[in-house]
Amino acid sequence: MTETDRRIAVFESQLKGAGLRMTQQRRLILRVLAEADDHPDAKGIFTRAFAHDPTLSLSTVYRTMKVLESQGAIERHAFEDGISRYEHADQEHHDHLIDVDSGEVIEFSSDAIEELQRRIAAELGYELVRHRLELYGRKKQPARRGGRKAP
Amino acid sequence: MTETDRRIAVFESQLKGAGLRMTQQRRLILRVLAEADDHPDAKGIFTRAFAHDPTLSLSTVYRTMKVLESQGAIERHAFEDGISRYEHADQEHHDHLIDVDSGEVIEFSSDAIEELQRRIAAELGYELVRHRLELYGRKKQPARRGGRKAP
DNA sequence: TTGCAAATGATAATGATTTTCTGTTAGGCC
DNA sequence: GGCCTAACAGAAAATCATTATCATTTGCAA
Repeated sequence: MTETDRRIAVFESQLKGAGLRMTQQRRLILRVLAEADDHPDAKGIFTRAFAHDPTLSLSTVYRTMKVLESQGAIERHAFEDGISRYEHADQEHHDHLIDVDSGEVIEFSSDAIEELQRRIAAELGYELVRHRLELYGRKKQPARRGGRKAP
Repeated sequence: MTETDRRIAVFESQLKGAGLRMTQQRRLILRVLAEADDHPDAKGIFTRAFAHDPTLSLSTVYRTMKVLESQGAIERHAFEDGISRYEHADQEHHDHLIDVDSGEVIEFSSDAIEELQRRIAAELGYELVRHRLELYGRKKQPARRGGRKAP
């Protein structure tokens, strides 16, 4: 049984427990997500899934994303363009660095920053519930002799 | 001359420098923003400004926000609901803590966290261009005898 | 297998934001 | 002071992601 199959099985029992059903569409979308190593948006997920089942509709993708999110199976992020992007959730917490030139999303995590955030919230009299941290950066050229970009 | 007037004057000369004009509407919107101590969205700004000039239209607010932003006079933020909120920009950089219960937005800044972010980006081979940090928290009760909320 | 709640697909609706269209105005120039 | 015209303004239509509606289909438990 592949990792993807295991995830789908786990989710199916989660659904059952919530009185919801496992359908072909949900299975397919879940598979697409489990196999994605990026952060696709609804349309991206739809496109990939549609290739396997041309009867699928975009509404179903949106609806399914909501179910998946409410079950904690996926995480939703909205970076600067405001569009929701998704990734499966059974992984360690992490934040994102977005390459401002290419749009590439890099995951990272830092205990130090987590701790610091908690402390800052505490100083303000708050208990940290969650946070959103996005770094926007530009790839550094490895240091070379002289100035920028040799032809 | 009030602080608000000073801000408006500064902005007027900025506009001039960019070949743009100072209009009644821009003056009004700028005044509303300068006097706001919260983070209103376009509709909120429109509502407040409309009270002073019922001929103002929402499109003008949106257009003006874009001009103001391009001139660096305001900053735009989009918290979890995805709606753009604005605040005037002539202040120190800061991040936001959002009270998950009340929606209240608290500003804070931390050199430590700025530095840490820069270092994390650097470790990933990136130069930090900007970042977005939002903490979502719940107000801590001052410690009392016993458990939560006494009736 | 049958019944029915839940889910789906197609499509319309929503809501924030942007663009288009067309008429108005500021402000330098004569 | 009056003209000219690019920049403006307001109204309304267009966009775009997302959500709601509704008639039809489908899991799935009895």
